[in-house]
Amino acid sequence: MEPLNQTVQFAVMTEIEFTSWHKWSESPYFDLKSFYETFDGGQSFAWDRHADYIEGRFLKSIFRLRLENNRILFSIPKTANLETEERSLANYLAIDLDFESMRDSLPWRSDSILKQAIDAYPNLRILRQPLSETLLGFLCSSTKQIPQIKQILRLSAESYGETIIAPFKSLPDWDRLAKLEENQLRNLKLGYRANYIKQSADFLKENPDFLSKLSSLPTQVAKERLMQLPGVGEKIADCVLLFGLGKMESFPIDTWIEKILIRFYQLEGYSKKQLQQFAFSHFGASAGYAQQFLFSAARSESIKI
DNA sequence: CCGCAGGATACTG
DNA sequence: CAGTATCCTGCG
Repeated sequence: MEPLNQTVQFAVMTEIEFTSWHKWSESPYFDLKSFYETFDGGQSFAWDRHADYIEGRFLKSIFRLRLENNRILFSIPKTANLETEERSLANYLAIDLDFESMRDSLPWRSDSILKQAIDAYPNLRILRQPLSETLLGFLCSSTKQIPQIKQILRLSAESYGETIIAPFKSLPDWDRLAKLEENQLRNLKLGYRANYIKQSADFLKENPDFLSKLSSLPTQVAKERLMQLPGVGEKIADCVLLFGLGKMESFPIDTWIEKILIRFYQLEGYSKKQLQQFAFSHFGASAGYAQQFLFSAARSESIKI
């Protein structure tokens, strides 16, 4: 027996063919740090880092991305449709939004903390991820660290996803999740979150248009609606609005951001509600973008809490 | 083995 | 309102 050989053979058998690297003329400009942080910095759980590229999937798409001369090159499975995938990448990256002007609209001229954060990740972007997957990801996220959330989602896809191209599987959609028993969900290491997923899946089944209707609503209304779902409080609602619907004014306050705001803006004693109010009045219409700068910078210790 | 982690909720004062 | 126990699991 030669286990090593078997392993190698298995790897070869299951490996699928990817295209060579495509230049992408619409690519936003990225420095390397901002590139990695955008895809694998906490707004998405869909991407894994490899030696010289990142690999990720959303809905039925699989992408490898890397940077060359500050622009994205992409590679997709050879069987995928190039034009379709390119459009879907453009939407995912929200290239219709002008992040440079949003960045310029932030109060960095008078806010040296924010300026430091922006300097650390100048080309950071907010992704516009599929709403259903964003909701699922953040419903899994409470008191979990990113690697654990990724593990839950990986297990969910392996167990109940649909094969995109073997061996790649999508995440299970909400219809599929609604068909699962709570103990099947618990096997995904969801713990008490299993109940949230189960009840949310049932709710979405009863209200099939719920998610698709959200995007046209005013942000505050959409937020209240999202918070009707079990397991969705303010923080998760704001994450879904920001990372799944491109609502840039949404300002998720987790324990990190709470610490950052209190520490750097001298807001001791402020409640979450008051912090939210501060964020809106200080950062303005793109407060969520400011949040991501501060979050990323603090996480990498570019600004020290 | 214990404490805790990028949270929500129900319940208490 | 503000504070707190509880919900699970895996990892350090």
